[in-house]
Amino acid sequence: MKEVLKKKGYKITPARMAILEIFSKSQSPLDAESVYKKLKKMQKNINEVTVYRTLSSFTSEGILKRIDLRKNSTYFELIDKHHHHIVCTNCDTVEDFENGEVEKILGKIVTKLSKFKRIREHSLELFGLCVKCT
Amino acid sequence: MKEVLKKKGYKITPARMAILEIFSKSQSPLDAESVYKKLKKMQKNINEVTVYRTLSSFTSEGILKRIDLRKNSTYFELIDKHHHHIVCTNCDTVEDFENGEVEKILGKIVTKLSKFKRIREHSLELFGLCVKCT
DNA sequence: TTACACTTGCAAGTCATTTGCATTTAGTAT
DNA sequence: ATACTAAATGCAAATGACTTGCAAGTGTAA
Repeated sequence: MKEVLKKKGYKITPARMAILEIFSKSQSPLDAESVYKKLKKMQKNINEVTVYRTLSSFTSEGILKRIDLRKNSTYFELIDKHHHHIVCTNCDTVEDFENGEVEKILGKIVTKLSKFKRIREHSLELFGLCVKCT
Repeated sequence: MKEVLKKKGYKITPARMAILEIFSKSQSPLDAESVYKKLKKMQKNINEVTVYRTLSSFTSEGILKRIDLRKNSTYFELIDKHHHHIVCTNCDTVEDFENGEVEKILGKIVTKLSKFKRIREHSLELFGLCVKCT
């Protein structure tokens, strides 16, 4: 884990290690507030501002990516989690799915349908009703 | 256009007509502020709060959909525009694309890979560098 | 171990969006 | 047409996610 930070030229601080650890253990995307709460539970005394700053720099350095779940805060996830989300618009349950075909097609789109040379990132979120809420 | 509003049980007001008109003429997603500015240019004296409320109710009634372009405000678009966006992370240019395969695959995903019965909506946005910014 | 740039915490600020409440207005019944 | 009523609007103020300035603390390379 330290490797990751060093490679990016970051200093290894308790805050960064803890936040990285939280994300690597989490199955679902997290927003700043929930990261902050988890830090508290871990007895880490880290300011909420630091959480915001860390999420921001991790995102611009390609460690995390933003996930839009249509809530009022921004969610993040480790960038190497290759899956997408299905969100229940009633109970907010988030289910993951992975599908290689989606990625293939996005590749095609870039080269054939768009003038863009390369896609760095994409976001794909589905919204519907989960089994319980149907 | 009035039909749309009546069907949803809305009262037909100048504000709603104007906002619907703005969206149907716009090629790109709009946020509250840009809708408000367009209203001003059209000499319509409509409060910004009304814009927010209209965008919100149109969205929950399925007239508009939210688009996350990773800016600091929320963008919206008519729900019947069946395309996705490629956003240049450098100059903020938004290019549209349409691709039936994406929709097909999403259909498969819902039935095969997920416990969700039906997807109501999805969001797919790509981020990269446009030709000029490459 | 020392110096210095990078990090953090605190307080205050910013800005998109929401809310309470009084007023106005569209749609319906009279 | 007219009156009625629920819905829609405007205004001012509040909310809440997120950012910033600055002083103090801390990794890290030499």
